[in-house]
Amino acid sequence: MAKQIEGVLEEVVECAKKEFLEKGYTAASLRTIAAAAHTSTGSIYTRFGDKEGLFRAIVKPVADEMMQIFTKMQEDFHNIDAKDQLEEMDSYSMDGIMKMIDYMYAHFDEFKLLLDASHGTLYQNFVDDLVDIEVRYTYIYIQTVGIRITRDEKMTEGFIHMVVTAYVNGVFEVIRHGMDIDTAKEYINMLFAYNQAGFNTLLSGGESGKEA
Amino acid sequence: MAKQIEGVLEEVVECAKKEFLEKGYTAASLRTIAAAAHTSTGSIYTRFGDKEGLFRAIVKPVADEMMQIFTKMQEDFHNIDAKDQLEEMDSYSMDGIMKMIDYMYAHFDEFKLLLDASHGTLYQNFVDDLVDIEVRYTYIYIQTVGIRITRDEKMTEGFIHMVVTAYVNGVFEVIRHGMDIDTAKEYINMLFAYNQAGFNTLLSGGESGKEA
Amino acid sequence: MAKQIEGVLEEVVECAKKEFLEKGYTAASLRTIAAAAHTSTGSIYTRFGDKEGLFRAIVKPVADEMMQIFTKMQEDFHNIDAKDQLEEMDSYSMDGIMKMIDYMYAHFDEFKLLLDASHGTLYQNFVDDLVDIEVRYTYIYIQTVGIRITRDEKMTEGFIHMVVTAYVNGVFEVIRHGMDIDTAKEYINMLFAYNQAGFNTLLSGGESGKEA
Amino acid sequence: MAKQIEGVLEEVVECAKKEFLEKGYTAASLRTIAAAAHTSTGSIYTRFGDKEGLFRAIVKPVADEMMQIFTKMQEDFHNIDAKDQLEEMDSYSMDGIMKMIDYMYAHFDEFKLLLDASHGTLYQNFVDDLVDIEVRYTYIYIQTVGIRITRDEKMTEGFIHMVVTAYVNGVFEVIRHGMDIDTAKEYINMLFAYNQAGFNTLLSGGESGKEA
DNA sequence: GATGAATGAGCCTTCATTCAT
DNA sequence: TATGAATGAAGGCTCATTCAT
Repeated sequence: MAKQIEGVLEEVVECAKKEFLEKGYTAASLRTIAAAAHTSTGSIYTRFGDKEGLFRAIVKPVADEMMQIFTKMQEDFHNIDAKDQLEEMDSYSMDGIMKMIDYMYAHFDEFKLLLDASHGTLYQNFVDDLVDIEVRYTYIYIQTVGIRITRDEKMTEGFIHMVVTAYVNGVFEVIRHGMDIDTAKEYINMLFAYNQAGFNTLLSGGESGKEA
Repeated sequence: MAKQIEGVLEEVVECAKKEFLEKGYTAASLRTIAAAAHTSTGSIYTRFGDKEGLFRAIVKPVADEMMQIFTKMQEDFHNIDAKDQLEEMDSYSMDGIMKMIDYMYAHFDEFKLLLDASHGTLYQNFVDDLVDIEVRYTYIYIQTVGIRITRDEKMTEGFIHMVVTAYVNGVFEVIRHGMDIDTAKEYINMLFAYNQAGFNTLLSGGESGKEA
Repeated sequence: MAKQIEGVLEEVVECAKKEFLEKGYTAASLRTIAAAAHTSTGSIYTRFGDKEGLFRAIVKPVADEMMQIFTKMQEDFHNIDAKDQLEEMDSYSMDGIMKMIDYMYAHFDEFKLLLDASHGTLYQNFVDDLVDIEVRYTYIYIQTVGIRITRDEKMTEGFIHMVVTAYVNGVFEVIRHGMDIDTAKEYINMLFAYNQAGFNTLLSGGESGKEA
Repeated sequence: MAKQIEGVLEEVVECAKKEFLEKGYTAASLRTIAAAAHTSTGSIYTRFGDKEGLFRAIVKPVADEMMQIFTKMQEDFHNIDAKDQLEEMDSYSMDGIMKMIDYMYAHFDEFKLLLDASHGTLYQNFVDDLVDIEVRYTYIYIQTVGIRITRDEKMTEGFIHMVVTAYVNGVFEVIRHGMDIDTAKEYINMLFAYNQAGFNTLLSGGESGKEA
C-alpha cells in the first residue's frame, strides 16, 4: 500500500488524544494508540517520527497559534498610546481574552493536553511560557504607565509573576474543570474585574477594596 | 538484632527526592535511586514496601500535616463570630497563612514533590484537595457574611472555585519558583490584599478599583 | 509486511518444551527459553502473549483434541444399546483406547507436559478432568447395565473414582515412563483385561479371580 | 535470646506445611512462612539450613518410616514359604496395607506434601520409589510362584510397573481426595480384590472376568 | 508508505540466602 | 541463637523504536 490511507491519520490523532489524556504523555503507549486506531506502530513512526512527534503534531498548531494570539494581544495593547492604556484596558483586554477563550474552546482537547498531559514533552512549560510573556508585558506596562501612580516599589517582577501565574491558572481552570464556554466567559470576565481591582489596590496603596 | 545501616535511609530518601523531582513519579526509576544511594533495590523494598511506598514515606507526613494545619485554619476562622469575621479576616487569616508558609519552607522538597512530581500517586490531587477545602469554607463564609453585601448572585461555587484555584496556585508558585521565604511572605501578603480587593469588588458591585 | 522469522517459532516451542519439562511450568524461565531459541523475550511476548500463553500454545490443541476424542469415545459407547454394552465392551472400548494411544504418541511431548509440567497453569487438572469424565460415564454405565449383576452397593462413586484414577494413571504411565508405542499398546491391552476382571469381580461378588 | 523458643519450631513447621501445600515447594516463600510463624527467616536458616532443609524436616521422618514399613512388609511376605504365598496373600497383604493406611492417615499432611507438593525437592520421586520397590518384589514373587501358573510371558517388568503405578496411585488417591479413613480402608480393600482379580486373570490366561 | 515482529533495555518486584548485631 | 535488613540475581513483562518485507 503506497498511499496514506484516508482518515487513518485523523483516527490516530483522535486515539492519541484519548490515550495521552487518560495516562499522560509518559505513561501513554504507542502500541495502544496504534491498535485503537487500527494502524501499526510503524505507521505512526513514518507519519510522526516518534512518540514526541505524535504529541507535537497534535498540540503544536494550537500551542503556536495560542502563543501568537497571545503575543499579538499583548503587543497591540502595548502599542496604544501610553495615556490611553489605562482607559482602554478594560474593554480592549477583555476583547482579546474573549477571543482567546473562543480559541481555547475550539481546541478544547489540545488545551487539556497542554495543561495536564504534557509532562515529559517540549510543552511541559507551556503555561509557564505564557505566564512569562504576560509578565514581561505587564512589567513594561507598569514601567510605562505605572510610574505616575506607583507610590512604592511593590510591583517587582517576582510579584507580578506570582499574580500572573494565579490569574492564568484561574483562566485555564475553566478548561481543566470542563466548564461550558458561556459560564467560562462569565467567570473570566469576573476574574478580570477581580484582578483589576487587586492590581489597582496595590498600585494605589492597597485600600481601595475596603471603602467601596 | 539486624539493624538498618545508618544513614542509608536518609540517603535513599534524598536520592529519591532528587529522582522524583527530576523525572516525576512515573518516570523515576527505583534502580537509579538505589544506585545513587549505594543500596540495592531489595533494600528499598524492605524499607518502603514498593515504589509508591517510598514516595509516600517522603511526602505523607508533610501532606497530612499540611491538610490538618489548613483545615484547622479554616475552622478556626469559621468559628469566629460572623460579625467579627469581616474585621478579623485580614490579621487572622494572614497569621494562619504565614504559619503555613513557614511550614512549607520547612518542608520545601516535599512540597515541590506534592506540587510537581506526584502524578500517578495517591497525592496527585493534593492541590485540588486543598482548593476544595478552601472553596467549601469560602462558600460558608459568603453565606454567613455575604448576604448583607452581595448585590447579585455572582458568587457561584464555580466562580469561587476558579478564584481559589488561582489564589492557591499563586501561593504555591513561591515554592515552584524557588523564591526565598522572606520574599515569599512579602508577596503572599500582597497577594492576599490583592485578592481581598478583588473579592470585595465583586461582592460590592465591582467599581472599587477604578476610583482609587 | 513484517514476517515472523522462519523457524524461530518452532525453535521457541522446542526450547520451551525442553525447559518446561526440565523445570516445570513455574520454575521455567522465559529468558532461558528465549536465549536457547536465539530470540528475545520480547519476541515471545509478541508471539504468545505471556508465559502461560506460550505453554498453552504448545499444549492446548492437544489437550482440546484429547478431551474431544475421549468424550466422543465415552458417548459412542454409552449410545450402544444397553444389552449390547457388555458384549461390545471389549472390542469397542479397546478400539477407542488404541486410537487414543496413537494420538498420545503422536503428541508425546505435549502429553508429558500435560502430565508432569502443568502445575501452575490452566491445565494442572488435566488428568483429573479426564478422570471425572470417565467416572461420570462409568457411573451411568453401571446404572444402565449394573443393576442386573450387582449384588450389593459396593460401586459408589467414590470407589469408581479411585479405580478410574488408578486406571488412567496406569495408562498415562506409558508416556511418563517413555515406553515405545508397541509395548504401550500391548500393556494397555493387558491393563484393560486386568481392569475388566477386577471390575467384574466386584460386580459379581468378588470371587471370580480365584477359581479361574 | 539464646535458646530456641518453645513451640516456635512447631509453629514454623505448621505454617510451612500450609504454605507448601497451598503453593507447592517451588512457589512457596520462606518469608511468608516466617511471618506466619512469627519468626524470622534467619531463624529458619539456623534451624533448618535452607528451604529444602525445612521441607525435608517435615517430610523425611514420615517418608523414611513409610519406606521402611513398606519394605519390611514386602520382605516379610517374601520370606514366607513360596508354597504358602498364594494362600497367605490376601490376609497377609491386607494386614500390611491397613497398617500402612493407618500410618498415612496419622501423617496426613506429610503425605499430601509428598504426593502433591514435593516437585523440586529430593522427594519428588517418592511415589515412584515406592512403586519401584513394589515392582521389584512383585517380580520376585512372580518368579518364585508364577512359573507354575504363567502360560506365557505377559508379566514383564514393564507391565508390572504400569499396574503397580496404577494401584499405588489408586491407594494414594484416598489421601489426595481427602476421604475419611474408614471409607479409605473399605475402598482400598475393594481395590485390593480388584487388583487381585486382574492379576490372576493375567497369570491364568485372562478369562476369569467374563464367566463370573 | 504500511506493516508488525523483533529487539533489548528497562521496569517493578520477589526471592533464598547471608551476616552484623 | 534469633533477628531482619541487605543483597543481588532473577523473574515476568512492557516499551519505544527499528527494519525487512
